[in-house]
Formats: sequence, C-alpha cells, structure tokens
Amino acid sequence: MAKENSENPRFICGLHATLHVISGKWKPLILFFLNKGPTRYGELKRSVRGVSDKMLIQQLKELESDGIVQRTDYGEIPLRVDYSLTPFGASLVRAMEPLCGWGEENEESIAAAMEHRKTSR
Amino acid sequence: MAKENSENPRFICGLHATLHVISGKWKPLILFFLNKGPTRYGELKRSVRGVSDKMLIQQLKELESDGIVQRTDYGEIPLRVDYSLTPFGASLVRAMEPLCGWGEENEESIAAAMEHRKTSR
DNA sequence: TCAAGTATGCACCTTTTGGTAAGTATCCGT
DNA sequence: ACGGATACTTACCAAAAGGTGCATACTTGA
Repeated sequence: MAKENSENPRFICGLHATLHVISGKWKPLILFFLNKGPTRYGELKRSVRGVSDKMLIQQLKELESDGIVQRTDYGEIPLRVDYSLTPFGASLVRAMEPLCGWGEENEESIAAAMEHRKTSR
Repeated sequence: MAKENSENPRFICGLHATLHVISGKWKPLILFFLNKGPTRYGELKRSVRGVSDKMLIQQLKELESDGIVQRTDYGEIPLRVDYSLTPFGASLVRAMEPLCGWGEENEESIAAAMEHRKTSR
C-alpha cells in the first residue's frame, strides 16, 4: 500500500471518512431497519434477509465500536438483547437520506447498469 | 448466498442501491476530484495519491459503465483523454454532499473509532 | 427428555478486492 | 537512438471480506 505520508490528512474528504463507517455489505440495511426503532437480534436477523449470524454480529459490533449503534443486554433469564441507533447514529442516518433518495429515484438505471456490468465481463 | 427470490425488491432501500455505485476504494476520491472539472488521466492519477494504474482505470471504467463519468478521447496525436462527470454523476455528487458534511464534522470520532478497531483486534 | 429458540463464538474455506510489476504503442525532446 | 511521457493492459499474488456449519449455554414448551 502507498505510504500514508505525513502531509496527507486522514481522509481526502468527508465522504471518504463516512464510507469507512457505512461500507460493509449489510450495514446500510441494518441502519435502515434500526432507524425504525430498537430491534432484537433475532428480529433484525429475520429483517435483513440472507445475512448469516457471523456477518450480522460482526457488522453490529463494528457499528457499535464506531458509536453508531447501541447494544442493550437486559440480563434476563431467557436471553434478551436489542440494538438501537445512538444519537450519533441517528445523525448519520439523517445525512444518508439524500443518498437514499438518489438511489430510489435512480433505481432503474442503477439496476440496469449492474446487469450490464455483470453480463459484459 | 441467499436466493434473490421473486418477492424481494432489487434493493432494500435507496441507499443500498447507491452504495453499489460509489463503493470501491477510490471512487469517492475520484468523484471528489472530477467534481472540480474534467481531468486528464495522468492528472487524476497524480491527484489520487497512491492509486495504481490498474485500480484507477478499473474504477473509472465502472463509473463510466454506470453512467457517472464520461471519458473523452480527443484522438490527438500525442495521446489525450480526459474524464468528467455526466449530469447523472453530478446529481450523485450533490446527493453525497450531506455525507461529506457529516464526515467532516465527525472526522475526529471516525478516526478515533478506526484506530480503536485497528488496535483491539 | 428432546426439539426449538435465545444470542453468540469459532474454524475453515471461497470469493472478491486490491496491489506489484511488467509490457504495449505512439510521440517528443535531446 | 534513447529516455520519458502519454494512456492503458495483462499476469500473477496477497489480503480482506464474506459464507457455512458446528458449538455453546441457558430456557421453555411438548
């Protein structure tokens, strides 16, 4: 990898920084569902169709260590844990909204481009 | 992989779609620089410090096939090509701005979290 | 007592992504 | 004639990301 030399800032631009937090195959989806309110692990797993336990846990942990989500263990006798957005996380989700909008408006073109890329390889 | 079954939409949410377009180690940076105006290949390479030719070309091609950037070959005798944002690309960059802002405002916390994750592995 | 549900952890493997280093073809200045 | 610049292309390899499946420890319901 290219040396991170002294004069270059940590990130080229804010987006660059943000992407370090939200990139990961399942993170946007997780954030999307958590935005609807605190969710139990099992419920989240059923919502984010196709995710494996390993991935769900891993991404939740990263989001937690980034201060985006909060894990609450109720210490109850039948295991009970839930996840929710921190205020920081909520601010991130708000900043993500325009991108959501852009994605919705252009879903067709994006999907088409993806197909195109897939077939022309 | 989980079957993409009939009833699920292509993308869970708009953001999900958008991320398919802008994820890639160098894409945000490329977009960031192209937002300043059309840029020649070599210039871009010097701006986006640390990219290899392979990566630059690859990501530019993907962005091009997604309709985000436009390649212009001037067909001149000493090779001359430049890249610029299409109107579609420009709309994407506008939608990215809040995320840039969020990233800038929270650069400190993001960098700190990254360090933390790196060391506690 | 046995299966199923709760929330994880761990080992192993495949796929995807990124990096290095070389080559190509054309041109210009010395 | 040679080195350097232009814009790529290719082959090969390493690292990161993601997936599968089994294990854990406790509970409730049949």
